[in-house]
Amino acid sequence: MYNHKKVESKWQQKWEESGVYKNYSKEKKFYALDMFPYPSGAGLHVGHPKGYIATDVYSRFMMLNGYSVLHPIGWDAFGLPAENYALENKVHPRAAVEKNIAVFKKQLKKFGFTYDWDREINTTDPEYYKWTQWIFLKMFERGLAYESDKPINWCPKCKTGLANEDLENGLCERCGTKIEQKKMRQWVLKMTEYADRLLYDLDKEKLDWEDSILSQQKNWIGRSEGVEFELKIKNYELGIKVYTTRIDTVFGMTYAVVSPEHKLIDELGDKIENLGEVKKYIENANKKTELERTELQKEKTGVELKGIKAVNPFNNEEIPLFVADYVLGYYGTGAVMAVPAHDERDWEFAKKYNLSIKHVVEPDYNKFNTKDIFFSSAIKKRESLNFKDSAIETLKYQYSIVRKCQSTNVFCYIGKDGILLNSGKYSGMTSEKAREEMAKWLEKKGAGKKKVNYKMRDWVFSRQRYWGEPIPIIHCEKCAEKKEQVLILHGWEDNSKAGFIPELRKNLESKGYETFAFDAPNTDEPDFDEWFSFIEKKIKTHNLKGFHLVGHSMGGHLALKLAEKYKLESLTLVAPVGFQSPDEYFNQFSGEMDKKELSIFKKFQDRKLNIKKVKDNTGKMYFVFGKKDPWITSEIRNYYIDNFKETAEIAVLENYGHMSADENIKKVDFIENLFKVSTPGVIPVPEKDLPLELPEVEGYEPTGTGEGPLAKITDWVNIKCPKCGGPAKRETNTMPQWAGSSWYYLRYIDPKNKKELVDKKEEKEWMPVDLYVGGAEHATRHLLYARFWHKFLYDIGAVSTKEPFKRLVHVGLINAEDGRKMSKRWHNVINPDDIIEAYGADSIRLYEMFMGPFTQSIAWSAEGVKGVRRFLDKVWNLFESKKFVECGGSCQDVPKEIPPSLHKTIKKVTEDISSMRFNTAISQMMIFVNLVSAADTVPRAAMEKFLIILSPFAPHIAEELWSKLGNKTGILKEKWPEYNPAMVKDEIINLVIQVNSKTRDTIEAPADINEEDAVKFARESEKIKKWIEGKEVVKIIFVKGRLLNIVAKQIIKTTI
RNA sequence: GCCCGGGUGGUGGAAUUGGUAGACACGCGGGAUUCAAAAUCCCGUUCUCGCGAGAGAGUGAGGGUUCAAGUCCCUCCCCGGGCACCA
Repeated sequence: MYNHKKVESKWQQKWEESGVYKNYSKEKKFYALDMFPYPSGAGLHVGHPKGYIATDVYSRFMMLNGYSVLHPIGWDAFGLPAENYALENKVHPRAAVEKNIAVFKKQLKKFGFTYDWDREINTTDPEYYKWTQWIFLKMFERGLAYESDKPINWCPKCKTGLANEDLENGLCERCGTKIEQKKMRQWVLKMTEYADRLLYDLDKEKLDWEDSILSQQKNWIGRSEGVEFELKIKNYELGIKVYTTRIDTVFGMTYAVVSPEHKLIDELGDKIENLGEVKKYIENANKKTELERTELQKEKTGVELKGIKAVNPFNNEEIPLFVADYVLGYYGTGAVMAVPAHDERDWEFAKKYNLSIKHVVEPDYNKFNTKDIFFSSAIKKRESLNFKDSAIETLKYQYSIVRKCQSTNVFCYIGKDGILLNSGKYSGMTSEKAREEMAKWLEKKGAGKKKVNYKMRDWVFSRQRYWGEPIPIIHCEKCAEKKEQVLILHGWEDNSKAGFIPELRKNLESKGYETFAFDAPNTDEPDFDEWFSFIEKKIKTHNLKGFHLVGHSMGGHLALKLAEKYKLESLTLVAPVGFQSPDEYFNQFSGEMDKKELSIFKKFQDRKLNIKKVKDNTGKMYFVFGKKDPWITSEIRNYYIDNFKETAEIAVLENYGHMSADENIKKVDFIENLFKVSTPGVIPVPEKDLPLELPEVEGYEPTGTGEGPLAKITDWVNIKCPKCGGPAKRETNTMPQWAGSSWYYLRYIDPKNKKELVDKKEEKEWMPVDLYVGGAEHATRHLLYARFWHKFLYDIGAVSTKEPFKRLVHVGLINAEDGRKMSKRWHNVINPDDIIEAYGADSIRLYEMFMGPFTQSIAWSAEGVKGVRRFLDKVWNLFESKKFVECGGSCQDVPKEIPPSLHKTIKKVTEDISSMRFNTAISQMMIFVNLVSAADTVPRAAMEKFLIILSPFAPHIAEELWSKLGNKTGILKEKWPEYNPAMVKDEIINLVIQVNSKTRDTIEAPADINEEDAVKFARESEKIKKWIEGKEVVKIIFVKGRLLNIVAKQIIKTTI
């Protein structure tokens, strides 16, 4: 009898002692990753480990195939669930988390997984979240983390703001409470800046992800291509921008709508005749929760702005303007053109308020094979719109449906492609063409342009809760009041009034900056030392301290040298010249410069730069280059990119040159943009002070005030400003649960590194993750967030790949036997501990892989577990009872079917593990074992190979039998067996004989039988004779190695 | 409404490029073993008709392409998941 308890604990102990999994010295690598668990209070149920089993099978498979396998595990333990659990059970979240982790760990260890526990990580460990905070600071530096006070989703029960990704049908994903829109200060990550790249890299060519998850993410990002254009307001110098994807229907616009949040209402003020009514409507709309706005979507409401008309730029028609809450403030421009004939929502609204409907696109009938196909769907659509004013039954028979309905103004054709009518010069064009042409026309006129929009919004990143990473930010009032100083340095033969400098100063001063720009001496023959001491004097006389520095060209060089000496708030370099560039670099300008000029140019740059000092002294860094710059060639550019890519934001602009006086002043935009991100008074915690530890606190109940519970700890909150030394306050919001999990896979690679988030060399060695397994519920949250962070880390040079997860497979759920979800509430939870106790870890491993296709949700079956245990017993008994023989080429006593079956099994198991079809791999092993069980004598070598391919699924029993065979080294040290292709092919096959495509007989035949012989055999068969007798054979189809199909027809006897 | 999956015995599910539908397992029926039960082993198990050989039907429904369709095409129904007033 197989004693699983004894065998499993014995080997688990031995494996752990020998560290057999931690073999990282092989040439090829494989990184297998599980979505790390959230250690909840309930412990594991049998559904949780399914994915872990799969990665473990895969990891062992890869180890046996000679790979170094990284297979780590850790804990994702910050966030609301742990905190809510702690609140309910009146314990500290840390204590709860620690206790839960201990339980989870004990449970997981019983499975015999190949985890390297030395790499265990925990997101709540300060040594870990130090780097979560570090990433946040880097984002803040680059303007990707910003404060906003726009309305956000607020959960009144959890008392915290939430990201869009945290909602389910307008309810809080955690507690099911209705979400409110609340205006409050919050931290937001600019995820939309990455929308394009997040979408573009979601490509089957680049990522081996399942279609369902790819499409879910694509939908979430929600890219749409359209046109943004302006509708002028009649009699006023005002306009509203609208966004549409259907500009081809613009001649059908009969009114326009702005959202309740739209600024136009305030701009027009009492020019709106019914302002009171309008304001009342807006007030009511704002009171609605997100849910109410969706629940009430059937009834559209709105109010006309009386006395106000908008003008359609295409035909100068004047149209009424409405405010209505079916238009969303946060998408597009917050205003739309309404075309009731071709948009269902506008159609509903127009019907209700009796607005005119103008039909401008009809279907392209040539595209439909039959009119019936088109009209059946058209009629369906009409039915769904409660179309009652005409008899559908009669319409079904009338192909003149379109014209008829046109005259009654009710037909809607909603298709994206059609032919335009009633559209001026665009009439007769296809929709597609018209969209192109109309966009061109608008662009030419300067009234609009093509625009891409995304549904995805920026990530609301702050939580007004306790149990999360503190956001490492300090608010300083004194710094907020202080004027920021900006010093701008010009270049060779330039001055402070030329180029982009005056425009930049104007822009910055209007934003409250104090700017300085001076004319350097001898700009014809600049001498570095002269310029340097000149500027130092100016810094002293104007008392510049902690200022921003901008330098262009040679001024950029100067700026860098100043940065070695002075503490800078920020450093912006526009096309800076280089440092000690090689002679070849200067020689290439000998055509443009004479000897004297060349020597001035060279001498100015003839010094070294202390890069470390610059980095230490400088806050944010922005480098801007033009790709068409004749002076700053790619070699100079690369010098800066190589040395500063981790600390500086570097932009290389396609169509720009040296960006000096001769270039368009507009180019100042990009420099000015760089200053937008610095909000005065918002001070990052200095990197050296990380981790900013979460302080202990008496009560961590949420306050509901918009401040986190941390606000109550005054001696933590009140702090000296690291910038000015004055009194300042810490940020009291914490990060959301999804922060720590957005980069954890990197930390496993180098979990104890104190200097870096991950060692560069190690990162390059292990990334990307080769196989990532986890639940599909993370498709639009964790996986999106992690990809976003990863791309950011790529941009700052912290990681070497653009995408983190090469192959992603989602694990199907395990439901309870009653078909419901496993839940405490239903009392149907199955604890893996009990299954392991009764049947062993190998049984649960094998069962969960055998129960069905891996990605599919399937109900648990107690009987099923018994079944696979029966299989394991059979394997065990095989090794107890059979006679094992050594045989080289052939053995007489061994049934001849065994070797081919073994090779088929090796082939199938190899292929099926690779494609994650574990269920069929196991069934093939069962077939093999059934065959072997029937024999008395078995070849030892075959059984050894079988144990190796069984071992990824059932490692304990395989290892035990392996050692019982007398092997001294562990089974994981073995090589995965290869199959012999010749053995896999059957020599004798059952050739199927069909008559008129119905199988009537099968004959045993050599696999390579040709058509002629097959027909001969077939004709000899009594069964076949019976079916073709008296018939004429009209055709013979022969599929080699498979079947023969005789097509025979009844002979029709004709009598004359 | 839109976007992804999926629909095969009593159950979980197999089925290469279209080529014997139901592998493997569970359950069930029968038998062996046992004082008996559990466990184990053997046989059977898509449905209908038939003692049987065998015949017919059959992969959600209907239609089509083909010598041949679970597989490809069209229309529709149902189930699961995601999104949802995104202009």
